[in-house]
Amino acid sequence: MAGIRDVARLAGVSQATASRALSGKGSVSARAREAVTAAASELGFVMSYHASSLASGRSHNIGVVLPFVNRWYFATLLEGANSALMDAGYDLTLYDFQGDRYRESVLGDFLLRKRLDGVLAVSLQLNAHETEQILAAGIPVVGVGGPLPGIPTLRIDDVEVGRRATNHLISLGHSRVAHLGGEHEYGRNFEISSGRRAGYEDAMAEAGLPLRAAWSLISGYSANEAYRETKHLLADAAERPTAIFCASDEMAIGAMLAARDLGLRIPEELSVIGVDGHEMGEILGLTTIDQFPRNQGTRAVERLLTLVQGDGDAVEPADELMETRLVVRSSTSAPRIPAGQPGS
Amino acid sequence: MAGIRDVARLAGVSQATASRALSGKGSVSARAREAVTAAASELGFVMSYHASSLASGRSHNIGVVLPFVNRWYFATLLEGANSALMDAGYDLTLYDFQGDRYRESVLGDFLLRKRLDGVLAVSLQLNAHETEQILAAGIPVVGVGGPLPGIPTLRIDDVEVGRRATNHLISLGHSRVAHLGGEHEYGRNFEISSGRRAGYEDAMAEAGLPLRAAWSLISGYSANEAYRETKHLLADAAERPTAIFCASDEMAIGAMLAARDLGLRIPEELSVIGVDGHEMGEILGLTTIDQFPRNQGTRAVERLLTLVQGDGDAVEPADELMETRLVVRSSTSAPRIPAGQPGS
DNA sequence: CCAGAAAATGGAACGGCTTCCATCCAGTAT
DNA sequence: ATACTGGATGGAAGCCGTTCCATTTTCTGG
Repeated sequence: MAGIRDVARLAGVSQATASRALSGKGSVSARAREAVTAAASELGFVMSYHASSLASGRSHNIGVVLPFVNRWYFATLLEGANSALMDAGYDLTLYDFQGDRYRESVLGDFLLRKRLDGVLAVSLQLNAHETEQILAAGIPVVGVGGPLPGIPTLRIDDVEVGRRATNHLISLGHSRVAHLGGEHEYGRNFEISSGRRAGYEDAMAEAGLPLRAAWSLISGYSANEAYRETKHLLADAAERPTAIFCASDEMAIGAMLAARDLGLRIPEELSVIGVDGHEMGEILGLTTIDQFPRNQGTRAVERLLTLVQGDGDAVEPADELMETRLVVRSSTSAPRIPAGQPGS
Repeated sequence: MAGIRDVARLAGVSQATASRALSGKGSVSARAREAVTAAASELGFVMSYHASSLASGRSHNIGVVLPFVNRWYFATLLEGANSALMDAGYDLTLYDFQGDRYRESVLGDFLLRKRLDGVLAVSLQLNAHETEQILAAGIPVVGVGGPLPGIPTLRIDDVEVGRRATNHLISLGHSRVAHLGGEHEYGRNFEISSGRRAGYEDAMAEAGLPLRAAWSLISGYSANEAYRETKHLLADAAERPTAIFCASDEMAIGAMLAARDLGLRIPEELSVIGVDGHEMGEILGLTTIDQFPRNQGTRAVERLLTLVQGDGDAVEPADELMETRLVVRSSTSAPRIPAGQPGS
């Protein structure tokens, strides 16, 4: 296996010049550069990643930490991040907490091995100790979703999202509006779930509408869990809401299926709105607040890379608010409760 | 930042002994080991990943190559692989082709940087040149899905899967059975799609049933694409099949939604069966051939790690057939075509 | 044509750990 | 007690680029 030494020898230059020519840093004459390039390709030279990293301290490797690869939002954000990283020539090391199963080992061991140039932390909330630990490693970190104190973050205004979704329903004429929120475990998703819930409650209060405890549910973010909760919610016809705001599209999908299985027509008997912009929303006719997760992934990487490559004196705004968009489809409409059903 | 030198000095042993004590390789007395461990934790020593890799040639890092992170099957397989790798103390570097967008750069650049101990190639078909290239890098590779010549592979019997799914429908009394197959692009998924299609055709032929060109469709693996194809397929009532075998659960979901949107009841007017074991199948009542993708991921990692860690003389069987299971739910039943519809 | 600045280049010192090899020592068999 | 064996240990040579620094070459302007 040819090393840079061999390349230098064949090109008739020093190892130092060969290194400069190949990395593009430092000044090298055109003639030398060509000689080196030619020698390298002739020998089929591939630079040793480890040697290069050891010597330069840079690994061209970004860690992405997220709670689930298996949820659409995260997978899509990951895809965006992956794109941006590939384009920049970086590798992506994936750390999937799988709930909280690997939280400790990731935070405690993996992230500290000094093998990453930067970390993207998605929907992750750190306690003081963890924040300190990760910052002590001296690695640039960018967060997505939920403020991480001391760390630049990309997020959407979850309160506003909740308010907007709820207001959409209210403006259609609904007064019996339920909310199916995501569970907010300590250290994960907390701000997101509670923000959207707060938006819901705000909007209801502003419209002078009652908040019923029975209409305020919590479930996991998956369609299956939401399905179960929704079936429960809709079981009692007398207490049935006419609209439901779900904290994610996957939950909304579960809710729609539950409603259909109970024989309720959407949107006539139940309006459903979600959040995310799930690709299946299109064929389901799901009204949603799109948050463009793919775009969040690429944007987060952009910011992270400026930190990684930056001179350190680039003063970035600590927080960046990402765009969302209400996409109205056929899962929401004015309430049209069939005869025989109780009115509001 | 403390180095192993400092640890050794504090523990009163040589650097060599400290290294052995920390890595567990070579023989070290209990006393020395304890001294080193204590010194290490006192200094908050974290080993330099790059230095270690450079010296040992081992990176404790596995690359996972797949065509989409964003499809349920792949995300779930990835989750399984991630689990197994975390448990073994390995990092996971993700290479998402995103269709074919990054195929070349992954295969040409990223994989060759000698920074991986092994590669897991999922649903990937390599041409001779690519195979040669990747094997020349001297990295152990394990494939999942579709045979890769010269590379140990994990797969399911796709022909058998197609046959079993189709026979399930036939045994329920269907004779008008359509197949919605995945697109098989060169280099990706080829064997999978064509295997399942072959199984379908076999089963139909064995049962003496006609194969109509109009009932043999191709679509992308996503629900959205399948939705469109299925709507097309079902548009003409006279030519309508009574059952449809979809090459993936996501496609089956699209098909179910298309049928519902056309006012067709499932399973009365259309039976649907998929492949994968998608978690949403439960709430959709989707009959499927479960292939336990999470398990495939962990098993693939197991095999890969034995190759990576192995003495090289472990003769593994080149191919391993993974288990599948028919899960019957409510999306399939005997055909019960309502009055007014044309019979078979 | 020359001083001075900028560009190009080579030597060599790292970066931080692993591992080969030689040495030493305690335990065991004779 | 002696020879032998295998465990424990330290010295030092890598692993393979990057980059600092000093030196040489080339270019610019006066």
